[in-house]
Formats: sequence, structure tokens, C-alpha cells
Amino acid sequence: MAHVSKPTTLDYAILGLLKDGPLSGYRIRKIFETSAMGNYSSSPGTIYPALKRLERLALVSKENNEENKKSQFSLTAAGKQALIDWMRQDISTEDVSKKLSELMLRFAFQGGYLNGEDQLRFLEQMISQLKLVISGMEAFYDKRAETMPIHGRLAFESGIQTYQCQLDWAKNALKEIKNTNTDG
Amino acid sequence: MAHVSKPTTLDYAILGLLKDGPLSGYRIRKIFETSAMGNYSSSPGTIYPALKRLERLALVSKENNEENKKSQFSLTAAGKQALIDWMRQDISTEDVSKKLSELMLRFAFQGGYLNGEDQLRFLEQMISQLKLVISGMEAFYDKRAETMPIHGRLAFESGIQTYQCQLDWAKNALKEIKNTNTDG
DNA sequence: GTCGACATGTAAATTGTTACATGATTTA
DNA sequence: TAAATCATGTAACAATTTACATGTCGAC
Repeated sequence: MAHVSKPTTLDYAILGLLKDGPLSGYRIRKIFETSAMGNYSSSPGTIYPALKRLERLALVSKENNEENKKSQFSLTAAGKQALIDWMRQDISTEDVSKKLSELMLRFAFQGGYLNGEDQLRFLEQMISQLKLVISGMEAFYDKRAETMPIHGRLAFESGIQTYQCQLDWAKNALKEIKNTNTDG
Repeated sequence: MAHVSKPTTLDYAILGLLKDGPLSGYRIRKIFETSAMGNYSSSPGTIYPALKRLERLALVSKENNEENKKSQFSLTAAGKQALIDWMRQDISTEDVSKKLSELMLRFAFQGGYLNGEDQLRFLEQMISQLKLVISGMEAFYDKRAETMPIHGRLAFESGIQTYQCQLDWAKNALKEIKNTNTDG
């Protein structure tokens, strides 16, 4: 049915890189290769088709340099809007439990793109969803821990602790963002 | 060239579930749906083809029940060996920085399958690779933090803290496994 | 008897991986 | 001038998602 499917997480990662100015496909690849933000593939077979996809969706535009055959990509107005819409989306429990890295990507790109209110809302939602996930896991743990094999139990504890760590981070981030937005 | 490619992470997750006895495809789906171990898709379009793949690789065998057309899958000897080999693999920096959830899956299935020595080696390797990743990130942070935009900086901090949390977990797990293996 | 859960599968489209191919430009 | 890096792409293949299709069984 749809021949214009919605962007993937990789697509948004690319859009996010483009928010501060145009980049070549090769630059984008190198950034993914070195920055270790998330774990997006930097292979040409991933990036160049993704850029084509984004062009087809009219979220980026390609400027060819006639002399050397290098080209640059930049965000279109629609691309900026798509990026903002993606960052502004309400956070679900599933986002926290299954797509935390995408959530952190959404956070990382917020500077200069989301207004202060939306930035705070993002972290507040993240905090409340994290609390939900953690209390759910703890309830399960309290019931089942004794019957779980040691490796399973420890792996489960790792999950709880990771979310707890993320919660502590989010609380601190909220404080820092608040300070920046008020006295910055 | 190769028409027998090596198992995916999902494949190993299935093999791991099968280590304690045969299961139907539907059971496997329900376990993935409810247990939230990793975030493996439980849709029929994922699980049934994966089981076919594993059968083709001779890592599982399918037992059909003639009366009702239900079937069960169990590990073959080759499947057990593949699972063990996967769990025993040396841990690389990349495993830690890009495939932590697969690493935790490998850990979760170790009970009863890896000998005590290999269990300790796994955690020791995990600890040393985590330390490497963390010190690399901290070095980067010390150099660049001041010039990073606040959202980028905070997202980066989240990464460091997550690995630090995982390191603390691994140290504790090592202690617990040691205790269990000596006085258990 | 019908609703929901059990149960197994396929088909099309999309995405991503790996490997290949090509050529320009810079640096030792 | 040879090697490394810059730079862009394609082709074949593998894997996943989404949606569809079908049928059984137990409960109410």
C-alpha cells in the first residue's frame, strides 16, 4: 500500500546529524564509524540507500557539485519538521523497555530544536516511564527470584540496575536542563 | 556462496530456550512476548522461519505429533555444541560496546552448560573489556566535554554511566558465581 | 455457538549486511 | 609512485515486519 514508508531510526539519526548543516554521505559514514552514537552501521550499503530513501521522502535534498562529483545533503523544511515531530513524540513504556537507545538519540538532538518546555516534558515522561518499568520488574523479581537459576536471576538484576542507572541519569539531566534554561 | 549461514542472535536465543527441554513454536513466541529478555520479535513471521533455519542447520529437530498437528522442537547434539561455542567465545571490545544485550543473553544461558572455569572467564573478560570501553570514553569526555552542547554531553554521560553500572554488576556477579561454585 | 486463546504458517515489502567496483586526492 | 584515505555507489543475499490465512479447542 504505502510506497512512502516512515523513516527508520537510522534515518532519524542521519536527519539529526544534518540539523547543524549539510554533510556528504561519506562524512555521515565517518561520523557513525567513529562517534559510537548508538550502533548504526556506517557501511556504504547502509548509508547511501538511506540517503536515497530520505531524498525520496523529501526530508533531505542533495546538492551536486558539478566539478568534482561530490555531493552534500541538507535538511529540507519537511525534514526539520519530521525531526522535531520525532523528538516530541510522547514516550511509551515500550520506548523505554525496548528502544532506550533511540530515546537517547532523540534526547541528544534536542538542543536548539525543541523549546525548553518540550525538553522538560521529554525527561519527565522518561522518568515516569522508567519508574513504571522498574517497579514492574521489581514486582516480578520479588515473586520469582528465589526460584530462578542463578544466571537468569543475575541477568535479570542487570536489567533492573541498568534502568535504575538510566533513571538516576534522567533525574540529573532534568536538573541540569532546568538550570540551563532558567539562568542560561 | 554459503547457503548455510551462521545463526543469528535470535537463533541463539531460541537455542537457549530449548536447552531445558523441547518447546513448540508457539511456546517460544509466548516466552519472547512475555519475558522481555532482550527484545526479540515474537511474531510468527519471525519465529517460524527462524525454526526452519535452525532445522536446516541441523541445530534443532522437529518432532511432529501425528494426531494433532502440533510439533515440538528440541536441541540436537550439534545445537548443544553450537550453544556452548557461542557462550564460550572470547569477549571483544565491540561485543561490550555494541552487543551488550547479546552478551547478557550468553550469560543468562550459562547455568548447567558452561563449567565453572568458563563462567568465571566470561565475567573476567567482560570486566576487563568494560574497563577499556569506559576509560576510552572518559578520555574522550575529558577532552571534549567543554565544547559539547549540553544535550550531547548529557547523552554521552548516560553512555558512560550505563557501562559503569554494567561493570559494577559484573564485579558483583563474579563474586556471586565464585561463591556458588566453591561452596555450592 | 461464538469468543478468545492456542497454534502454524506464508507472502510482500523493506531493511540491512557483505562484498565488490570504481575513481579521485593526498601523503609518505 | 605507491599506499592510504576520500568518495560514491551497486548487487546478491539474509533477515525482519506486517499483514494475511487457516484451523483447533475450551469456556461461557
